[in-house]
Amino acid sequence: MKPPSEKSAGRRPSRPSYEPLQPHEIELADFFVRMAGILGVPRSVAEIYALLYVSTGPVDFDHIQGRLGISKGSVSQGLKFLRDHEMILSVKEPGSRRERWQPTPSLAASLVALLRSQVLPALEQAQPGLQRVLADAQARGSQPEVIERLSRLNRWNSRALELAPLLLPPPGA
Amino acid sequence: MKPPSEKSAGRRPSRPSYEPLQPHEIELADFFVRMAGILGVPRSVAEIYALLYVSTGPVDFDHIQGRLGISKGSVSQGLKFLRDHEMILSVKEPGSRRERWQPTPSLAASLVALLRSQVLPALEQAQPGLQRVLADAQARGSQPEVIERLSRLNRWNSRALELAPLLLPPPGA
DNA sequence: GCCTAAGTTCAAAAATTATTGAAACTTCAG
DNA sequence: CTGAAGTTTCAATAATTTTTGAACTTAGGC
Repeated sequence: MKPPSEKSAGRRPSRPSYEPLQPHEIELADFFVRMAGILGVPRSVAEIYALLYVSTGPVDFDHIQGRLGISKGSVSQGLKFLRDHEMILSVKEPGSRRERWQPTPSLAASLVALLRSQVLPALEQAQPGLQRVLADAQARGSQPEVIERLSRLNRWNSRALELAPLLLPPPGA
Repeated sequence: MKPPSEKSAGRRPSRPSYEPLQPHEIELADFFVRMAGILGVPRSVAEIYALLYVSTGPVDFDHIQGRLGISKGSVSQGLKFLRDHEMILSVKEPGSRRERWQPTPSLAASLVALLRSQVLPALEQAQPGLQRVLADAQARGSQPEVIERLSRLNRWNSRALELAPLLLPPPGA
């Protein structure tokens, strides 16, 4: 149900109208939005990913904006996020500056990368602090139970940090 | 630097003043706050847990409120959250209505439970929708690549649902 | 080299989420 | 029973996060 005329043939469509998401597309988007929410990824980002995910070929900037009905800024920021986390790839058209986007082959890899990027920095930054907290508790002769808790926390943190690189090698592998 | 007098001996302390968190406690709280943030758990909840975690014995409502400097409402809601997710346990004093709280023995188990409670419902609710999306795509003869993606998503969802109960049995085991 | 399509930036507005605190409820010690 | 300690509730407010859009930058076609 597109607005009447498209000003005849291939004329520059001054405001090409895009179809809103179809029910089946909405359903998928909802799923991604929910999952993303758990990791604190904003709705618009999840929607963009969902759109690329159900789309048959690569999708360009204006289509994303048009079909999702969101602002240029959101599209730009959303694509940046997805790019930074290596969740999407771009294909350049031959005689045009325009980029067209599609999801990275493995969603699994994308998710792991995303998790890493959130959890790792926290673990790394915490390392020295946690050790200090433990040392402190020992120094002041806290209850053995508390010492035990804090030790376990330290061990976990260390093991997580050792395991992390195996889970998915940092950029470049 | 506590407000001058405590009205001498063991008199009912009309507004007992609590020490603010010590540096080592703050350090630990920061760690928990950050980790909690990844899962979208609010700061105040993480702080409460951290306080119980470094404390030598069980801690009561008023101490939590006093030491963290947060409102009654926040403490109540925070404890509710932690209780609901089985991350803390209460010990009742003999001749008093007051409850005192301490962390559940296994933080690991707590975390798994927390994750479950967020992810599982999403997976469950998504199940039928995802199947419909796939069926739809097949019906309309979408690109094989898209079909493949959607199939994989469905398979994952199913496997995750199968695995979930093994990861940690639902309330009662 | 220009000029404009394509995309980015970022301050302000909107939307969402967390916290507060006063009132209401509950439970038990007396 | 009754009173008040102990806790919960929830509407209002505060804090945070997301989205918008207009001004700006950049790249590349001509």
